[in-house]
Amino acid sequence: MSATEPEGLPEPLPEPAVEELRLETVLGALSDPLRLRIVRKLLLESEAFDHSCGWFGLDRPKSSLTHHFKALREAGITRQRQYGLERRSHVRVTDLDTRFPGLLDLVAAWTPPNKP
Amino acid sequence: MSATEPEGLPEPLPEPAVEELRLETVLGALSDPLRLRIVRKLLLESEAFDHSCGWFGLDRPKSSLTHHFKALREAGITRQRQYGLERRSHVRVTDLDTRFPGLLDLVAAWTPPNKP
DNA sequence: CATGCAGTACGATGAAACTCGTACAAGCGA
DNA sequence: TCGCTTGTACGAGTTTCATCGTACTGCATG
Repeated sequence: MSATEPEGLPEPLPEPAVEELRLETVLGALSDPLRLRIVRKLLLESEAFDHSCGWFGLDRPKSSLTHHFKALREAGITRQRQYGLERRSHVRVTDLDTRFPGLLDLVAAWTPPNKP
Repeated sequence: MSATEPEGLPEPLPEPAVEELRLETVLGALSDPLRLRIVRKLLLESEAFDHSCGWFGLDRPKSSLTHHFKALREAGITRQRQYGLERRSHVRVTDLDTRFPGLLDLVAAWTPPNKP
C-alpha cells in the first residue's frame, strides 16, 4: 500500500497510519524537551535518511532513550527500521506535512533558548 | 510597553511576555483535547474579541474549567481580562504568530476526528 | 562458539497533571 | 441588603508520564 518508500528496506516497526495521526498526540509527543531536540536534530542535521539511537549523542541511559524513541514512533512522528543491530529513525515528513501542514516547518524554524 | 492593545480595557491577568513563550509549553498546553477545542473555538467562531468561560458551552464543572483556562493563559496562548463578573479570553494571535509562525494556522486548519 | 554491542522489556519510583467537590470572594440587580 | 452569578482557592483522589536500574534478546564478528 504505502508505495512511497523505496523497496529493499526492512519493514518499519509498528506505527500509526497516516489517517490515524492525532494532533493532540503529536503535540504531546513534541512537548517533551528531549523529544523536541531529537526531532529537530533529525530535521536539521540528517543528510542521510536514517539515524541510529547513538548518533544523537544524548547523555541518557539506554532505557530512557528507548522510551522516548518509542513515544515518537507511536505518536507517528518518526519511522523506525531495523538494520542488523541498529534501529534507525527518520521523521515521517510526507505524512506529517499531509496531515498537519506547517508543523515541521515550525519545529525546524524555532530557535531554542540559550542554555548556559 | 505593549501598545498593541487599545486603551480603556481592564489590565490583562498575569501572563508570560512574548519573549518568554516556550514552544514545549505551548505544545503541551495544546495537547490536551479540551484545551485544543477551546483554542479552536476561539480561533474559528469568535467574531468579537473576548469570550467568557460560559460561552464555550463546555460540560465540565467550574473548577475544571478554571484549571484549563489558567493553563492556557500561563502557557501564553490566551489573554484574559476581567469584565465585571466575567473573565473573558482571547487568543494572543499576534504574539503567537510572531514567535511560532504557522502554529495557529495549523490548529485552525486541522479537522478533528468524528465523534459519534 | 564466545564475546560484545544495540536495543528492548519489565518494574519501581517520583513528579506532574487532570478531575472535581466544596467553600469562598466579588460584582450586579431587584 | 439579599440573593444570584461568575469565577477562584484549596485540597483529595486518580492517572499519566518521565527516569532509570536490571535483566534479557538478537545479531555480528572474531
